[in-house]
Amino acid sequence: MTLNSGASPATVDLTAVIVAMIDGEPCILTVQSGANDRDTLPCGPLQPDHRTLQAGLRSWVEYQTGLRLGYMEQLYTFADRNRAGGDDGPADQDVRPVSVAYLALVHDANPQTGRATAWQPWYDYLPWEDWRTERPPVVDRLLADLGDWRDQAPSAAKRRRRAERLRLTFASGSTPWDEERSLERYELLYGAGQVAEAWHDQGREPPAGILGRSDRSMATDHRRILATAMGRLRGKIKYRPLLFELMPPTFTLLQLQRTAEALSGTRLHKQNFRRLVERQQLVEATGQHETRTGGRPAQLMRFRPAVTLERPAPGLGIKAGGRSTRRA
Amino acid sequence: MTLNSGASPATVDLTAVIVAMIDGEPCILTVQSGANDRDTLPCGPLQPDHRTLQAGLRSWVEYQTGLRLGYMEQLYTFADRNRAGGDDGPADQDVRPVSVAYLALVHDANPQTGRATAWQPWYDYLPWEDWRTERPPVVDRLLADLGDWRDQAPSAAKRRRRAERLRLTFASGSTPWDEERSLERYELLYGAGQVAEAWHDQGREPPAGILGRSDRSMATDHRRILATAMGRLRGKIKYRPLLFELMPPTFTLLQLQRTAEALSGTRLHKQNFRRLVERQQLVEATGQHETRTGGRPAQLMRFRPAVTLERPAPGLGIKAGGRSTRRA
DNA sequence: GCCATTAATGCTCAGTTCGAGCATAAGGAG
DNA sequence: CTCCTTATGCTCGAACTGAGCATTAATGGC
Repeated sequence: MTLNSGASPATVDLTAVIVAMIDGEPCILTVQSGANDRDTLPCGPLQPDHRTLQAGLRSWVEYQTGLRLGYMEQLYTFADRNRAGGDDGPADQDVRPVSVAYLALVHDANPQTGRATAWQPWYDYLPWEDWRTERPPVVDRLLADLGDWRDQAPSAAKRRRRAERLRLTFASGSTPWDEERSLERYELLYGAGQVAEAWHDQGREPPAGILGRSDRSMATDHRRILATAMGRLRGKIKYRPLLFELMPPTFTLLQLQRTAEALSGTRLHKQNFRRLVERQQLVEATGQHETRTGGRPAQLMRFRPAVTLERPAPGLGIKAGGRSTRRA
Repeated sequence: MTLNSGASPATVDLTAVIVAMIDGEPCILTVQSGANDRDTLPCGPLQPDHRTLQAGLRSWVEYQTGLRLGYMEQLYTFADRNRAGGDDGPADQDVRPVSVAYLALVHDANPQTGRATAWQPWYDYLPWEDWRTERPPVVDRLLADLGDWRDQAPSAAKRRRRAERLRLTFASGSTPWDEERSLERYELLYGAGQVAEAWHDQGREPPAGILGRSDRSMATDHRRILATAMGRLRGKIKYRPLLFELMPPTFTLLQLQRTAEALSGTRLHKQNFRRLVERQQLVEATGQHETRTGGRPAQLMRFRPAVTLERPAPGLGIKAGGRSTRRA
């Protein structure tokens, strides 16, 4: 049983979801694609001179956008055959597109980028994910359409299954909103034909009112990759000090909280957030104060890098959402 | 900026870490490789007729071992160029080996498998990971050698960094053992030349006493993949009901606990474990009893599949290890 | 049948964490 | 000076955790 025998050729694309905070909003770096008006994530093929996947991605991003990436982690590898379908032209049947997606975080947030790149708020692409101020209006419309989709299930069993998935991902009934399930939500929407990509992938034109038809859409499966990144990041800030990869060198605790909220798409209790951060000793005071807070000046804090090495799992054990999940 | 332009060809290997409990031990399915005596994980190239990566892996495993896989999740994608190096013969410089690793769990645990496959206890490959009964003896030897490695660092800064990594991964000093860091431990050992693969990858013969030299070793980077799988599984059973993918249809709470312990490589408090499982309502009594317990008969339980759909994040919130992690 | 052994199962208790909110401090705008 | 805004300190009850004691119900010897 040898390895690599009879393998079909494949090309490996590296794709990056690069996140930065700009004016308090989580933004991703996008590249305007030429053909249609849909944005793409920075990406490029793995090349022979790339020592590792990470190195390859770094060099592509630096080449395409001039950006030096900081924190980086692998997200997922996609290789579904239908990826290449859709209206981007006929796919090469012999070469399967394999794409390895990475999540990267940068502090810089220099809004003006070179070439055809731009920072876009990530909620432009996944508007149902932002619950910071209110239940997003689009959710109401979606829930109505998804209700129809559920009722049109071909069998009673499937109807039940759809109902469960709906309840779990979209917080209907007493189930609380779980901000980490962004990928599940996207995939449910895809399966229900509620995002434009679901139609494009079948070579059809999405009907009016479908998400990403007229408003922000993305090429191929890039919005799915974004949803993956969002879920991963939302989960990971709870147990690793990733937030600080997005913060400037010094910041106030409220800025830190706003960043956590912006990423999670939820609201947090201010005093408890401070308690958490302080207990974990993730930050230390610089001695300076920020006076332009609109109220009492706030201490400027800095990340205490030692924690990375000190404790097993540093991070703010945020428990966003999660009303009563107890037994009846 | 087009995708897939100028890509170098790559072959995509699918590799599976297939875990089953056999006689209370976590075992992985291995394939005896022909050339040298090192075991490999079941794997095979992605082929054009595979619709998805998962489907491809399923079909490879079924073909190689006759096993139908149940639960499955993607682990990581490896593509380091040095992968193909070592004493397996010269690597094809033009084709980069990309391997997508999956974790799969099976209930069956039918010890006799077909062909050249065998179930091997996973601690045979990573013996320093089993802390169920005691601090594994091999850890003492490793700590000594790793101490030398630390002291031989080329600079003071690197020495400090090595010391921190050591403390964090190998629980020296007051830092508690963190069973989830299996991959970090493997990589530290690799970097310190304490596993045979580190030497093989440079085309050198490992000196005596190196882990995996005479005892269990694995082909190419399969042991690294195993370490990845172990860490993932150890982490995930804490918040997802994965344990049940490894259990028979009915089981006692102690059996469930032993499985959790076997995977984590740690011990758990019995009464608290029961409390946890019951509070989460993960299982329900079948009404039957297991009498061959050696003591008072135990209720036979079954998994309550409804939970998968009921709550956001079911799973036993196990807190293994973790003595005092508090502030000084 | 009696006893030691082994597990299963029930229960307690103190320390910690969590969610929520009250109260006070310290700036700026008018 | 007063109001508004944010920072920061503190409290309280509910829930959760870690650790251990106590009781129950089998088994194997005798």
